[in-house]
Amino acid sequence: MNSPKRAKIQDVAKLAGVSNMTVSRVVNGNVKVSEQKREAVLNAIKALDYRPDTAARRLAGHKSYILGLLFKDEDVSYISKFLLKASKSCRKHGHYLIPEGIDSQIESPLKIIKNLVNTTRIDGIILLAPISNDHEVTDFLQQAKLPFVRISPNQQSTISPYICIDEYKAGYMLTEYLINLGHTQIAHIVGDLNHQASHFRLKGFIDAMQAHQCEVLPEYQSQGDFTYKSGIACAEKLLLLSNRPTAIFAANDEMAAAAVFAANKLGIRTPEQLSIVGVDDAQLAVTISPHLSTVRQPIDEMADLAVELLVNNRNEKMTDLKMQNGHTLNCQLVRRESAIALQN
Amino acid sequence: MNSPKRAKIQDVAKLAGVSNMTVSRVVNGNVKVSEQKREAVLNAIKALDYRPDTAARRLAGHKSYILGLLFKDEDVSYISKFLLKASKSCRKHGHYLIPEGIDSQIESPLKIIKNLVNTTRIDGIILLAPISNDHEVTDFLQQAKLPFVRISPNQQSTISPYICIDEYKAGYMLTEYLINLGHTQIAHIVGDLNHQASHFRLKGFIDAMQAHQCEVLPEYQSQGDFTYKSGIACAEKLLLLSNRPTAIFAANDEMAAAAVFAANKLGIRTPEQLSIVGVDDAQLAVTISPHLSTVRQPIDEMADLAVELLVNNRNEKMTDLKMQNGHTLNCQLVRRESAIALQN
DNA sequence: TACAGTTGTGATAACGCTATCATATAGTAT
DNA sequence: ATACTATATGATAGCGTTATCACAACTGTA
Repeated sequence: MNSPKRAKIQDVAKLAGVSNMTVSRVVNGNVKVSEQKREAVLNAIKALDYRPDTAARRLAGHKSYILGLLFKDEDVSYISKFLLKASKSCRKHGHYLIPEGIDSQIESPLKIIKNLVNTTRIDGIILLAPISNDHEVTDFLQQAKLPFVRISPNQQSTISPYICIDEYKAGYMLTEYLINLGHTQIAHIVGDLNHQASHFRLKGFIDAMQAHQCEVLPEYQSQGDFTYKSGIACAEKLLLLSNRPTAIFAANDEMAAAAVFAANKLGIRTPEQLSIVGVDDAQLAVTISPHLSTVRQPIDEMADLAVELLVNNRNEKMTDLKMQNGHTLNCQLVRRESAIALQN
Repeated sequence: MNSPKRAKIQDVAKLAGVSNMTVSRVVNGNVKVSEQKREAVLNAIKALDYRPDTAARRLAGHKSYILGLLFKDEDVSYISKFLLKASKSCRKHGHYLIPEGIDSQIESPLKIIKNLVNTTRIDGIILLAPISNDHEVTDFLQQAKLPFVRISPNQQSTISPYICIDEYKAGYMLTEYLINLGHTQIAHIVGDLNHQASHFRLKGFIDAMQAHQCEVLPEYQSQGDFTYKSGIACAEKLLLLSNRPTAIFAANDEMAAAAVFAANKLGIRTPEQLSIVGVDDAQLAVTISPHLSTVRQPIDEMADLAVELLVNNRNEKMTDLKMQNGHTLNCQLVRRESAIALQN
C-alpha cells in the first residue's frame, strides 16, 4: 500500500517545529507568517517532499484545485488544442483539468455538469461553444454560484466572463483579402448557425463584398455546420454552379479542407483554379496541400486566459472586475498557399 | 455558497431509515444488503438527487475515482482521439480522467507524475508511448504499487498490462498491399526509433519486400520521427532520387500527409504518379486530398480497454490475471485513394 | 438444547486538511 | 503605567465518506 510513505502536513509541522496551521498557511500563502518559521516550514517541505492532498484540502477547505472543461464532442481540432493548452495552464497554477466531451444527442449536458459539480466540487468550469450558450447549463451554474468562463458565446451578457475573437472582423478581413487578390466571384460556406460566430463571419463577408462593390449572390452562400462532411457537400454544390466562383471562403478550416478535397475530385486545382480560405489556423491548415490561408484563432491564449480567470477568481473574491467582463482577443490573417491572385 | 444544498449520505440514511454505512454499501454495491433496505436507499438517493462526494470518498476509502493519462505533448492526432475516448470511458465507469501532456524537453515526467500521484492519489495511470518506456516513471509506479497500463510500449514485460497492435503485421500488410498493386520500388519513411513500433513496422516492410523478391534499397529508407516536418524532409529526399520510388509507405499518417504535400510541391501527383500509405487512420487521413490508405489503429478500443483494466483492477483485487497480461488488438487495412495500381 | 458459523446492520474512528476561534505577544495611544 | 489594538500562532472541530469492529438475528449441526 505504502512505499516510502507520503508525508502529511503533521510530519512537516513536527519537523519544522510549528503547528499544522502554520504549515497550511505557508503552503497557501495568503496569510502572514514570520520569515523565520516560513523558512523552517519551506525546508521541511522540501526535505520530506511534501505535497498537500487535494482531497483533504477540498473536504476541509471547499477548494478542489480542479477545473472542468465542457465541450461538444465533435472532431473539431480546436477542441484538442484548447484542451491540451488548458491542461498545461492548469498545471502551471497548481490545478488539474477534467475534460468532459458531451455527445449531446445522447447525453444531457446538464446532467453531466451536475454530476461533475456535485461529485467533484470543481472550482470552476470552462464552457466551449456551443455549450457556452446552453441556458440550462449557464442557469444552473449561476444558481450554484459556480464561476465559469464562456468561450465564443452567442450572448455577450455579464452573467460570466467570456472570451472570443472579433468574428466579424475575421470574416471581413478574409473576404477583403480575396478581393484584393482580384477575386470578385467569392462564395461563402457558412458555419453552424448555432454558433454566433457563424453569423458574424457571414456578416463580415457580406459587408466586405458590398464595400468593394462585389455582388453578393444568394447561390454563393451555402449552409454548412463546421464539419468536414458538410464542407464537401457545400463545396460540391458551389463548384457545380454554371458561374463557378473563383474563390471560396469557408467558415472554418475543416470545411476549407473539405473544399480542397471536393475541388480536387472535380479536377479543379487549388489554388490555380480556385482560391480557398478558412478560419481557425488549426493543425490541419498546415497539414493539407496546399497549406491553408486562414485567420488564426489565438487558442493558446484563450485557454490560458480562461484558466487564469477561474484560478484568480478563487483567490481574490469574486469581485474581481475581470470576472464580469468580456475579453475580445486579436486574431490575424495568415497568408499561405491556398489563395492566390486571380488567374486569367 | 449553497443553493438547493447538496444532499449528503446522512440525509439519505435518515430518509431511508438506515445507517450511513448501509447507504454506503448500497452505493458501492459490493456487500449484501437486504432487498428491502436497498430499495429504500435507492429511492432516497433518487429523491434527494444524491451523489457521493469524491473527495470524501478518497480521503476515507483510498479510492479517488480518478485516472491519469500521461503523454508526450506532441501534435500527434492520435493523442487527442485517445484522450477523448478515454475520458468518455471513464465517465461510463463513474470515474474522471486527468490528462497531463508533458513537454519532456522542459519538464521531468517523473516530477509531474509524482505530483499527480501524491497530490491527487489517482487510482491508476495510462501511459502513452513513448512515456510507456520511461523507466524512471515505470519504476516509480511499480514501487508505489500504483496500477498502470502501457500503450504501445517497447518492452512487453509483465510489470504491468500493456495494449498494442501487431506493428509488424501492419508494416507487412501495407507493404504487401503496395506490392500487389504492382509496385516494386517502394520507399519507407521510418518512424521515431524511440517507439518500438517504428522498428516493427520497418521489419514488416523489409520482410514483405523480400518475401516478394523486391529489392530493399538502403536509399529507400529515410529516417523520420513521426512529425509532419520530418515527413516533408524525408519525402523530399526520396522524391529527388534519380530512381524515384513509385510508392511510399510512411510510418504514420502525419508523415504520409507530409509526403503528399512534398510531392505536390514537386509537381508529382498523388496517387497517379506516386502512391502513399500511412499508419493510424487518424482524422487527417480523411481530411487531406486524396484520402489516405492506411492501417487503422483501434484507438477507441484501446482507450476503452485501458480504462477498463484500471477500473476493474480496483474492484477485483490486483490479482486479476488481465492485469499482468498484454493485449494485442487487431488492426486492419483501410483502402482509400492515396494508393492505386502502378501506372505505366 | 446448546454451540458455532453466517449474515446483515450499526457505531465509531479515522482519512489529511482548513476554518474558526482562542491565546500570546508586540505595538500604539492615552 | 494602563488599556486597547494589531498581529502571529496554536488548539480544536469539523468536512463527507469508508474501514473496522461489534453485535444481533438467524442458520445449521451435534
